[in-house]
Amino acid sequence: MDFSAGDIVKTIVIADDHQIVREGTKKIVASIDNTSLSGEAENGLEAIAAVKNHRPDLLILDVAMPLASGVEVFGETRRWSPETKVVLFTGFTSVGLLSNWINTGIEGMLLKSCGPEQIRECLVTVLNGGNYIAAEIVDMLKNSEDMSELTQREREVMSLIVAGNSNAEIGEKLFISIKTVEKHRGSLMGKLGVRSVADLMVVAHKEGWLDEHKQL
Amino acid sequence: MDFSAGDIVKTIVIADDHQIVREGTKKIVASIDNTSLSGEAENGLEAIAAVKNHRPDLLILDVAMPLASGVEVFGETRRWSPETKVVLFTGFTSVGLLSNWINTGIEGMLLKSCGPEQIRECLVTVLNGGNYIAAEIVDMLKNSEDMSELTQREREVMSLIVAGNSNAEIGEKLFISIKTVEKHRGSLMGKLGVRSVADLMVVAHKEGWLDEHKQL
DNA sequence: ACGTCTATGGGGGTAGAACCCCATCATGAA
DNA sequence: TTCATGATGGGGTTCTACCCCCATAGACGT
Repeated sequence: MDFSAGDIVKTIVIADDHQIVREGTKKIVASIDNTSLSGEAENGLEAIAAVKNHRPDLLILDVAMPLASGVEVFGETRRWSPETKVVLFTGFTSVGLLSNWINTGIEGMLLKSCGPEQIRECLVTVLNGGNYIAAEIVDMLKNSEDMSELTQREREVMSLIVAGNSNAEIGEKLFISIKTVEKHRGSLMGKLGVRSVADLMVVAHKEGWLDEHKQL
Repeated sequence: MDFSAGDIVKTIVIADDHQIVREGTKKIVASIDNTSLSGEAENGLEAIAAVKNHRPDLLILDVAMPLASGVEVFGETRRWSPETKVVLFTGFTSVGLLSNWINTGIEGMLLKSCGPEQIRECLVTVLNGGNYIAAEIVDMLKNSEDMSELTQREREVMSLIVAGNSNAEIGEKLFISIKTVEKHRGSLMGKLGVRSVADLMVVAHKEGWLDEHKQL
């Protein structure tokens, strides 16, 4: 537990709209030496305000909150308090969402299903200047490399297949011929290694395309 | 806040393998007058032991824990402490799982995404002798009535479709002819009001057939 | 006994999906 | 300039799903 510069107390802000999670997280933070909870927020706007007011060393950020999304809070944090490290804390396990966050340069990423030891390890690592992506998240992203092989057009066709459209309907919607739809369709399913629409839907599910509800 | 018999303190056990949830839930329980936390458990076996030892008035039970599932804990609770009320507390939102629990006679059901006020209301209601199913869960179950129309055979065929099998493959696996597969297939898709495998997969997703990971 | 439902299965036909071949054009990188 | 890739699209064929008709047998309730 060795934050640089000796006994300086590191400040932490917790942003999550669920009190259950905030309370549980506070307990874990309290177990880390030389840290202090300087604020908490239950929605996106409060989170932005807390970051502006406290300029914390660390922000624990829920992905989706009312009034401003995790992405927005993250952007404002970078603008108003660029020294603040950010740890994403998400109940979502969709690969698409997680891989988007990887590219933001965020310092840490955790699933809410991670155990307290792991959460503590992540927080300490990030406060010590390192990065920490939960192993579970790393594994999930590895399984998503095939998706990144798809061209933009193939993704569009896939999303319309997933939405239940026939090839003819897809052609109408994209203003292309059925032959072209068949082409893209065959190509994307080959890249993803699937032979049926059912299998394709499982891939879409893993990418979070079927999710419409939030998990804690 | 009027538990019968005046100032008797009601005892509560919390069983959840995630410390975050246990800590957050403890805070809510602490906010309810005349209740006392008599134990907590982080896996199924501990939960069973806690119920046996404490005979609590209320058990807050996570659906899936290591070493013994929620179903098993529930059964043991009914056996060793039949006076104990049980509130299910789940991060899963799959309709199939929730509808199964409805039939157990459980006293309360909550999603972990429910707000603290709602959680408190549920706990108080159950401690007062009533039942409480979160409105979100009630809504979800209403949308699942079509599924209950399916015959056993239709479900079997559906599960094999969902798994990506062709009609021929399904026939082989169930030792029936393709004609029969087609018959069941057309029938189940008609009952569910879907015209494509993609649409069918969305139904399967809502039933929890695609889920293989636990949400907090 | 009769009616309903479920499970089973056949014949026949058609539309759509899947897949093979071929091709052109535009863009970007080497 | 050449090459590779992506987007587009045609011809042709086979296979599968879907849908219509028909039917039998068994179980269950009235």
